[in-house]
Amino acid sequence: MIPIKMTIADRVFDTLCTAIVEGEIAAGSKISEPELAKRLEVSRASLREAIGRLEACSLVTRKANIGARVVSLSKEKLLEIYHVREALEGMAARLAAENITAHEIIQLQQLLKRHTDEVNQADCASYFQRSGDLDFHYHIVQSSHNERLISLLCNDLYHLMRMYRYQFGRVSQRAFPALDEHSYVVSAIADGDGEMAELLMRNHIRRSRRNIEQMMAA
Amino acid sequence: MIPIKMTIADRVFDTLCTAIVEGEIAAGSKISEPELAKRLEVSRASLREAIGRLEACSLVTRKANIGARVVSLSKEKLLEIYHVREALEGMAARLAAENITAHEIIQLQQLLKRHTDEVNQADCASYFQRSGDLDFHYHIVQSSHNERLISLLCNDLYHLMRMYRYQFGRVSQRAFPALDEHSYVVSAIADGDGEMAELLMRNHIRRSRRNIEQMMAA
DNA sequence: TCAATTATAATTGTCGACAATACGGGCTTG
DNA sequence: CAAGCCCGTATTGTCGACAATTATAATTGA
Repeated sequence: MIPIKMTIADRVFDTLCTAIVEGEIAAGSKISEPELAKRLEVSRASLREAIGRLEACSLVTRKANIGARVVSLSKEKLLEIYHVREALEGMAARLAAENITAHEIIQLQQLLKRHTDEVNQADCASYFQRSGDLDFHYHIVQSSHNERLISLLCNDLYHLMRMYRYQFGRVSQRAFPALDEHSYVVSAIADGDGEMAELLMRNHIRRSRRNIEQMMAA
Repeated sequence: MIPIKMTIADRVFDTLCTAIVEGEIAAGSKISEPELAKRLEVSRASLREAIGRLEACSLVTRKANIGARVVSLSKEKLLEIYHVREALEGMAARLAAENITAHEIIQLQQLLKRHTDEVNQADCASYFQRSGDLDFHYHIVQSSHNERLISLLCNDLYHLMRMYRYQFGRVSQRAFPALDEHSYVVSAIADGDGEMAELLMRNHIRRSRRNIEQMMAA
């Protein structure tokens, strides 16, 4: 693999993306272009380019002549995302069942096994913390072979989901049942049963959402 | 309503957006920044800002150090979009059934009646041509009251769908059945039956997709 | 003649400066 | 004292120019 040529704006985007996801730049805080440009030692043009892309993946919001703010997190917005995920990833599972390649099935099963081992020997909590869960969903979405679906979930929503997971830092008690649900989805996909795969994936995500609703009701 | 303050980049975006949607700037063609900037009489900075937003709604694709191209249309990509729409608008219909307001129901029913009248007295073809169909879907999505869903469908995918409808210019023979399907969806939403609303909306969109698959198989 | 290479031209990425707009404090006025 | 206006300051939007990269044309050598 040839080292890809990266532009300055690319690097700035990556830097700010992780900084925002990990909360180093606080959610809801205003972004000062002059200050950030000075701190990162880049021109405002490059910084603005990067901010534009952050806006595209919903990590910041901009208003004309006012500026950019890091997106603020809320229970309501998180639940909205879960509704969207239920719809999109359900469809992704259906399409994956129809279009997945033999090689991808093997990779998916290996990923599932690796996750199972991790959860069994380590404590369950660290699984979700280290976004092993996202890896699984990511892989299925890729296997749908629907470029637009992949773009929506893996480019637009991916960072935002990571941000919630990172900052809300829930230690889900659902590690074991979630893994079971994962394995059912994989089975349906391996069987080429799109209808069933979609149903199982939607149920899985809906349970996650309900779990969050409960935990945040407190 | 107060006249909104628009920035130059906003106007350029609107101009280019309609130009691309309507094919005035050919699909697949390269965008020359110096030339366009001169023709629109704006600086390259404003133009690049606009191009960035065009990229965000998938009307152009950019590669580093190479430039931006207007997205190229294809049957495959269109079908991909229909899969995404089936998932997202299905969920939108479900949520609309749960969250729609009484006023929105009335508006929706009036819209449906207006469309029915148009189709009955004018010839059917013009209905879809003038994107009355998109209006209907747009309204339902709004009634879901899920901001992210609304953003995805009405900001990100909306222009692209208009572009396909405009440039592929199919004269659908499905005006009458489509209107029936619309009315069923409205009924389910008015009844507050989310499960049924989603099912009907998904079937509606799936039939549209299959119709396209047939017509483009030629 | 064709392939490879170099040189030239054009395009994109980046920068610093200027113009337009929004923010904050003090003042005026009721 | 509160509300509204005015003005200085800071921030964002816009511009033209330069640097880095890519595309194109010319040249050379086999």
